[in-house]
Amino acid sequence: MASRTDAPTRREQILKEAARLFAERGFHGVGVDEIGAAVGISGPGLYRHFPGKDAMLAELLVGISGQLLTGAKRRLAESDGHSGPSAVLDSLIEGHIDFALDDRPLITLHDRELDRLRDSDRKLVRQLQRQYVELWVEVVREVYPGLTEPTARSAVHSVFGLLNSTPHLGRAGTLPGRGATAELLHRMARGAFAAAGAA
Amino acid sequence: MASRTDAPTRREQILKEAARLFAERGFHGVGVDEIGAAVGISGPGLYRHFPGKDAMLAELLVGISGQLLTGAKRRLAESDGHSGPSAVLDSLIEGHIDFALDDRPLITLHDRELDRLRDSDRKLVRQLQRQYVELWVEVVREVYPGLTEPTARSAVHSVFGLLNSTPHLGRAGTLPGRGATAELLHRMARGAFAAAGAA
DNA sequence: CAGCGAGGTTAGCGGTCGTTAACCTGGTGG
DNA sequence: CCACCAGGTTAACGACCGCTAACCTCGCTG
Repeated sequence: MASRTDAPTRREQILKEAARLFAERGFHGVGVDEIGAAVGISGPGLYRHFPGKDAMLAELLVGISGQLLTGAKRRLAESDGHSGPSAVLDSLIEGHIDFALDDRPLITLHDRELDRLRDSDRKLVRQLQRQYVELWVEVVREVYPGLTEPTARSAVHSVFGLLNSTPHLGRAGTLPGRGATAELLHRMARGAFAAAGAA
Repeated sequence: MASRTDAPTRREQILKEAARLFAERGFHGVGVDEIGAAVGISGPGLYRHFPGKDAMLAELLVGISGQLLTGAKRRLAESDGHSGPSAVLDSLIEGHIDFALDDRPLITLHDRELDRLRDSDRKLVRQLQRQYVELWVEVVREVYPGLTEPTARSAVHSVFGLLNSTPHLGRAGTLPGRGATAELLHRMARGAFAAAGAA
């Protein structure tokens, strides 16, 4: 695996540009020639790196779901015992916000193009997503024991909707800076959970 | 205009099915033959009702934006003077939730396929959306005067993300019933705004 | 009752798109 | 030094898709 300081491989370039284009115009709305052009090669040259257009989307979506889940598990393990469930929830929220702010195109794809996948890939992505959600649900129910499980799950999905709204927050620099935005989203997420928990 | 008790016209059938299909598989992922088949006619028969596939999407998106804005203006006018800004905000939230719960496919399309429109249509939809947002921003700032305008706008977009998460809340009947879901979303939206306003 | 328009049908055209085939080239290891 | 492979190229095929053309058939209406 390439470390963060390595120059991006051609393969990584392709994935990054494909993610941006898919997010902008939809999977079916982007041609392979455009993806190729975005990385300086043309059309069929992509097939030296991927077996097909579908495979790029699959790798992107599996990668997103896996990254989110892995990060959440790590945060859960790191603070286990050392801190209360409320701090763990804060950590989960922080991780999700980092992802939503740093990889907006991926966040967009994540809940938009899932149905374009082959059955096996879609099942894998769904499974990873479900694990991620269940992890949140458990933590949320520890913080707010009054919540039933279905209600907690609905609340978690809704907060994901809130956090994933970043692509709609002024693409350009009119928004109040990354730090302030992250803090605002964090407060709102906690406020939403608190209101859900006050049943 | 057809009253609610009239049988739906062929045109309305087409729009409804097109919205569902566009939401499920994306604008480019649906063929005109499928839309036709969904209403019992086949492919090119649609062109007796619409000049093209683009026109269906345009009418859907303009309709959504217009409906949301009109409803919000009506609610604002109805309770003007009779109630405080907090009650007006509740009314706006209630209206948005009704829409998100009753017309899930349209909510999905609303922030997903905007870029597929012709320039003029896209500008119109964007203008309607912007008016809708500004209307919310004004009300939110009345309820929470500490909020700056950019922060209030970000908060509004984020709450839209929260409310528009309905398509992710278990398509089938596993969710706790429409009324309970609406109430949960309402509480969470208020909680999110309150947390944003406690700067 | 003639005729006409609303609302269908099927056949097919033209363009686009994903993919494959065939070929080229520069660097690298034996 | 030569063979080879990674990573490109262009040409072209086949499928699909939006849309048009041409035609049909009812139900009204003058």
